[in-house]
Parts: sequence; C-alpha cells; structure tokens
Amino acid sequence: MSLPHAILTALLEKPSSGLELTRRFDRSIGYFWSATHQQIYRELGKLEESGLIRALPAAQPARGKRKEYEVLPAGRTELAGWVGRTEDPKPIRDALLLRMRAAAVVGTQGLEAELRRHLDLHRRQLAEYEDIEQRHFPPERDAAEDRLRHVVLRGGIELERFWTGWLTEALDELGRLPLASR
Amino acid sequence: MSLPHAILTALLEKPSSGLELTRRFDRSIGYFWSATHQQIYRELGKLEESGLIRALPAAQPARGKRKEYEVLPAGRTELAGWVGRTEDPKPIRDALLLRMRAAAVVGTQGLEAELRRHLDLHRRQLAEYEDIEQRHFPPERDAAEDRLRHVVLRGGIELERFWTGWLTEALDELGRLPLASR
DNA sequence: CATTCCATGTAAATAGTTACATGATTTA
DNA sequence: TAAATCATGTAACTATTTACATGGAATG
Repeated sequence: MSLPHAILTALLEKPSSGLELTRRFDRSIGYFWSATHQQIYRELGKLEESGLIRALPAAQPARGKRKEYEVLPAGRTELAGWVGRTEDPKPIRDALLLRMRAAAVVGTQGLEAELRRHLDLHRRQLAEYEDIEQRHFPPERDAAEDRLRHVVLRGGIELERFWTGWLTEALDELGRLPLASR
Repeated sequence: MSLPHAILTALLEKPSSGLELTRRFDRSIGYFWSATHQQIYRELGKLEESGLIRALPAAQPARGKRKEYEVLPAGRTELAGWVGRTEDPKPIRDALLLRMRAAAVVGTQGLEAELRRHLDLHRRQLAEYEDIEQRHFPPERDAAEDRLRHVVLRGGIELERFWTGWLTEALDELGRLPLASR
C-alpha cells in the first residue's frame, strides 16, 4: 500500500499534474517506487476522492486538460503517520536469483549472456546514481532534509554495488564450472 | 511470470504435493520467490492443464486428498528456456527507502523505532542464511550444482548484509539530525 | 488544417493477497 | 467419536501491467 504514499511524497515535494508525476516516477522518486501513468491517474482519483489531495482550482476540468494537484493537511497527516507505521519488509522476490537456482537443475544454457547483460545494466544504474550524488550532494552541503535524501540515494548506490558484485561473483563461478555441467 | 518457473524448479528438485510445496516456499526456494498456498494451488492447476506437470497416478483424486506432482519433459524444456531468456531486472520498489524519503518532507516521527525493528529482522535473516551456508556448503564440498546453489545463497547473504549496513548508516544519520528536524 | 506531442483516461488481463470453506486423516 | 491437523480448494478483493482511446494545444 505504498503507491498513494509515494504520490503524496512527490506532491509535497512539488505540486504537479499526472503527467509531471509520471515523469518524476521515471527518475527521482521512481528510483525507489516505480509506477506507470495508469496507476498514477487512478490513484490521484482515489486520493482526491478521499480528501487527501485536491486539484488546484483552474478552468473547468475537461478530459485532455492539464490538472494540477496539491496535498491537503489530511494528506500530510496520513503520510507522517505512515513514516513510523509498523510494516514488515517484503520477502525477496527476485527472478534472477531464481533463474540461477533453476540453472542448477536444468543447465546454464544462455545464462552467462543474460548475467553479463544484467551486470551492464546495473553498472549503468550505479553510474547514474553516483553522478546524481556528485551533483546533488557535494560534501559541503548538509541541510537536514538533504541528509535524509542522501541516505536514501546511498541505499540505491549500495544496492547497485551489491548487484554488480554478486553478478561478478556469479559469472566467475559459471566460468569455473566443468564444461559438462554447463 | 516467475511463479510457474519457481514451482517447476521446486518440483524438479523433488516431486511434491501442494502443501509440501507451500512449506518449501516458506524456506528454501521461497527465500528468493515467496508465494502463498492459494497461489501455488492455482498455478499447479494451470501447469497441469498446459501439460508441463502431471499428478502422479494415485487413487481417484478427491478434494482434501493429497495429490503429488512431477515435472513432464515439456516442463523441463520450458524451464531450461527460461533460464537464458532475456528479461530486464525489475526496478527497485522498496517501501522503507520510500518512507525515509517521505520522512525528509514530513518529519521522522516514529521512524527510528521502525528502522531498529527492521535492522533486527534483517540480522536474524542474515544469521539464518549464514547458518544454512555452514550446514549445506562446507568448504570441502564442491559438486557443480551445489556451487550454483551456493552462489544463490551468497546473493541472499550479501543482500542482507546490504540491509544491515544501510540501516546502520541510516540510524546513525538519524541520530545526527538536529533535534528540531526530527 | 494536418500532424505531432501533451495530457488524461478506459478496458482488459494478469498477479498477488486475504478470508473463508470443506473433505480426509490422525490421535486422544 | 470428537477434536486437531493435514490438505485442497473457492471467492472476493487489491495491485500491477499492457494495450488502446481521445481530447487539447502547439507548430509548420
């Protein structure tokens, strides 16, 4: 149940229209909670109906016409409550780890290429995060909110480091396997 | 679309009934792809219908009666194909990172306790994985399939290390924040 | 005024979760 | 034989994904 909270956070950072939100879910906030424009429009509707956000008073609303939203006090309260709420971490659900395990049973045909491809993708993502870190969080800055956002970004960076590290290990291990079992 | 493949893998490792599979999805294979018994029974039905698995011939099947499944050649072929298939990594979708970012906007009330709780959970999970590693993959063993499974387990271990590390950092950073902004 | 892009939306399908129902087997 | 537990299943709901539809604004 995090999509509404992701949207509330994004809207508090900056009031936006559905399409703008969608763009920001392709970078920034979306690095940690991805969503498509259909999810976003639907959720904006629900949030408005339940009084957590409102459309900024503009000309008469019409299909195809830009609609900007802002968070209402009730929305801020809901979000603040969510921050400290008890909610267990979701168990890992990762297709690549699973494929590796399947490979142990049915053979590794094609797996090496796929691991290399993933390694490349994760390296790019890591480079992007590191670039953002340099631009947004230079050593001299240390406003309080920035520090929290920085910690979040570091989470992303360390996760990508985990993946590049693990994929390197995995490729190495694949290479060591006796040819008969590949 | 990984649940059917998770089930095929589990059934190849050992033919099982729905309930046995459910148990194994609570440990072992489920460490990397979790699933509830309802998902499993539904998927077993579909897999049987599409001819990838079959129920072992037993007495006449009846509701409430144990039914054991095994993988058919078509199922093995499908799984082997999936291992090398091109499939992009899913973008990160993590509620805790998101909550941290929300906290940067609406305050950190209650967050510290929640981070501590998660840190504890991840430490336990890490300890469990390390225990499995010691028991299942002692240094002297090195059968080829075992090595692949070991790499998968190491993925789990390193992921949990990432979390405990990041949570420690995050708590540290929370502690440094000026009181006014907590 | 035709095309392109911006912006919002509908519909249908798939996947996952939660709650509950029911038959079979074991055991006190 | 009643209760507990094993085992399979149905139903309803929520979330996510994919494909497509449509109106508005800008531009050559």
